[in-house]
Amino acid sequence: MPMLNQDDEILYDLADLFRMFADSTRVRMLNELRKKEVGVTELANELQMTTSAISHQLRTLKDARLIRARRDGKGILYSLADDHVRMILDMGVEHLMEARLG
Amino acid sequence: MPMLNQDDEILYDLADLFRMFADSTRVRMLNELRKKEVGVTELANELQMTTSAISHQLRTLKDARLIRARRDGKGILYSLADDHVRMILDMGVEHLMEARLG
DNA sequence: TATTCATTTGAGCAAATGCTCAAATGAAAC
DNA sequence: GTTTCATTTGAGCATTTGCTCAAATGAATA
Repeated sequence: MPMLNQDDEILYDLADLFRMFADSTRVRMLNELRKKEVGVTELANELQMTTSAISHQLRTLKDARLIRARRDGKGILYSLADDHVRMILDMGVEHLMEARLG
Repeated sequence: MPMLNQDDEILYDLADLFRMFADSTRVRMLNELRKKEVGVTELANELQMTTSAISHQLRTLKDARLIRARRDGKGILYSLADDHVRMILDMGVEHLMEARLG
């Protein structure tokens, strides 16, 4: 077992965090949730995926505390957990934009 | 083949970008490169990994244009491509810090 | 030119990942 | 209580990914 200093430890968590943003389905989901609260069915329709696939990914995002859930009548509505998620997405987009311009 | 609008297209690139930060080895490498230019051998020593493993990852990072290389005598020195990389790392750390405090 | 040594490369393998499919929940509406 | 319907769950499978190992480069030095 390798010896980890405090510096290294946060780097592992950092990789875990970025891993959540490293899948196109999850990024597209977060992009929708950025706009408004949505349920599994609606999200699945918008992204043209099965509710099962979406539900699995929602669980992943929820476990990582990137999104929140609340019941609304018969369904469940999901939304971003906090502004950090939004900021991380924005930061990435900014990088891509500037990288493209040169 | 699904129809992609311009909005969606950038989201796929976004996932590709974040994927580079989604591995602990790469994050640790970037963290070293953040401090100073380094060669493969030194990097491998610092992270306690084989030069082969490090070289493979350097190639991945270079293909993604996150790092640059320049020859220096017998070896090759690597460094971050630009400040965006640093900013993305910082942003992630910030999120973790604040998330931990509550 | 011959040698050295840092770096790269490619095949192979095990682990991780994201989706599908079918079935199971579970809260709300009747 | 029964039905409905959105959501969840778990197993299975194909793909991706990161590492190892051995061998190949290739630029700089002698």
